[in-house]
Amino acid sequence: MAGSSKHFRKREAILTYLQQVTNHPSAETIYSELKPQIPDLSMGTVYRNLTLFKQQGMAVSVATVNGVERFDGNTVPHVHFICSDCGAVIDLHQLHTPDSLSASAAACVGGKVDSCQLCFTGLCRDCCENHSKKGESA
Amino acid sequence: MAGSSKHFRKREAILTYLQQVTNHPSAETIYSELKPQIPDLSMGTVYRNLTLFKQQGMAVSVATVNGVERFDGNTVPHVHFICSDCGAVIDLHQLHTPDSLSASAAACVGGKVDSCQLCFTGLCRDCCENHSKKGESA
DNA sequence: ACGTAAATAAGAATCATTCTCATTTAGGAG
DNA sequence: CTCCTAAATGAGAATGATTCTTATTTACGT
Repeated sequence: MAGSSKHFRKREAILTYLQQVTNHPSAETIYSELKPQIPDLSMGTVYRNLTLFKQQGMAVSVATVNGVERFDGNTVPHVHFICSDCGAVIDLHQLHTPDSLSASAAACVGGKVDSCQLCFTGLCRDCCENHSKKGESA
Repeated sequence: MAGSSKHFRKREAILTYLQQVTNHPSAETIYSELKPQIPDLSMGTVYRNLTLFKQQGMAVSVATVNGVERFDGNTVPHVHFICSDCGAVIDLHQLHTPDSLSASAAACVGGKVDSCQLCFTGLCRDCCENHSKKGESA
């Protein structure tokens, strides 16, 4: 009656974790965070299930930051911001890509548009402040 | 007066190539295409110079497709389309990300916005037609 | 209890990218 | 012209993220 069996349903744990956090973790981060609770978790399982989630549309690949793929369990379309300094990936739920653009894109390509990713790059608030301090003290 | 010396200026050749093509090549593709003309070109030189171009703002990394980074020598902001089937990266010069979005993004993040990438994903015209044919004949 | 198929662990394999180091080149000084 | 120095490069080793392989474990129906 404990709900989950002793050894299984790692898939569920990975998906649940991905849906609860908002920091767009890498496979490595997911592994590190879940490992304490699930000692016999392996990287293979994390990667295998992430690939599965992408195929099934339950998660998306947001971007590749410094050579590492970052995932999002929130499949509602929204805009992202990537800090080029610390690598943080931040949600901008308030912003939306205009539907007119998607329609135009499909028309231009002459094919079929499935999804879109709008990503801003720059310095997040923290890194922006740190840079200012350095500049002042120098 | 021949302009380029016998052994040198591979950097120029790489940049020129990148600026002349519109298919957003990978490092590997650039290497393969230039190798016949420059027999003693090495992958290290391609990667080294691509990194340099990015730092200097003479080229940008457009996306990572199937684990491979794709580059663009056209630094005028524009929208891209990625075919999830054949991996083609296509320019959509006609489309633009509204300036209002960039401003909003900066406001939301509270930091500094340097650039943005708007990328549609789907099937390009060719792959779309091929899929239709398969569907019909099946 | 047995058989089967899905899920997994562990580690090997792959592959894109970066790094190291010796060599080559350009260009200036003597 | 020769020497010197710094930038650019080639070759291949090293790194690191991701995928693959194989044997094992688990769930579940019979």
